[in-house]
Amino acid sequence: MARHESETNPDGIEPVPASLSDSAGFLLNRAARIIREMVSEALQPLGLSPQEMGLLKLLAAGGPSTQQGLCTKHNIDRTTMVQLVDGLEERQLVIRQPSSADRRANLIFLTPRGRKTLSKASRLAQKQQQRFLSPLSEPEWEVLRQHLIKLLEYHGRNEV
Amino acid sequence: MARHESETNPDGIEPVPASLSDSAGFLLNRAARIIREMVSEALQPLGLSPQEMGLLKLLAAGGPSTQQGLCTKHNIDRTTMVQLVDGLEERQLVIRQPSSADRRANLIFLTPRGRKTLSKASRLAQKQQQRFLSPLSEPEWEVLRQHLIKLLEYHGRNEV
DNA sequence: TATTGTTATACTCTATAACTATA
DNA sequence: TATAGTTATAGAGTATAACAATA
Repeated sequence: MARHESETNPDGIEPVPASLSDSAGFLLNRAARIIREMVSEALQPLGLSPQEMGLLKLLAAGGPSTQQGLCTKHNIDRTTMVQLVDGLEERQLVIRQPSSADRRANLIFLTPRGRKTLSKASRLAQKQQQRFLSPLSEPEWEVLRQHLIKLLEYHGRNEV
Repeated sequence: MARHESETNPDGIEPVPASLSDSAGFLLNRAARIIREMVSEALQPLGLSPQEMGLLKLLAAGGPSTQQGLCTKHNIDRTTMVQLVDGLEERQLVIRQPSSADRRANLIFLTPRGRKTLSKASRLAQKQQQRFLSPLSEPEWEVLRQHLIKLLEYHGRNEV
């Protein structure tokens, strides 16, 4: 398989250039971009971004949380969280409520509308994920999933 | 393992929230971001971005190519390619040369300096990739790699 | 008419620095 | 002094629209 990569590629299609097929960065970034765009497009009718859906999911599963708490789970910066929550609150999918325990902090609650939007979004995203994963068998996806989780857990616990 | 996700997580660490651990988008985007940032940081002394390194690799492996040809391989837009090549040409890592066969097109050549920079960059990136992949065994990475390639080939060939 | 490259512009996702109000 | 949230600003990576030169 040492075929030389040439700009005169007969079929003109070269989804994975051999010179980059060993690069974890290339493969992961390209795959991430494809699924992100597929989900993003499917969510457009709801006016929801993939990140926003993720945040709603965290709230639905974990219950109300401070912005800082959501930052830790979602692994994004405080300032990014402000913008995410701003957008969701404008559309009344979540509400901010000052915490009585710590008056610096906002507790973020999912609204009924947020819950309904999330359930629609989840179905749409699920469908896209199935399409994205369609070249893999069920066990293959499970292996991929476990390997990704292993990577994230390792790099989440250490500033390696 | 149906432990409820709570904002009062005892250890305070939650690299992969259960509510998102089934999401291909979440897992891939997070993993992609980690490796991208690791490589990006390692390449900083060379003043090279991961994308730029990728482009140099394509040129080193495939020989001179038009900008349009590089777009196809790298899977990015024409206008993005202009900016990428602009940056690399400024630092004399590549040169543009009008194609004699098609005078609309530029052939992009890797310069000797580009080749030298690429070889330094490759070593640095390789080291980071090893750190990134360290929680996986060699065969595990190979499986991950093959699954990612399968996904990219499928979605590269079809506008699914 | 279609394609290659270019420019101007803008969008998404994300962060840094400096601020306010609590703790 | 440290932390939660906020604001203004900026950066990386990428794209769309309109255009010139050439095919």
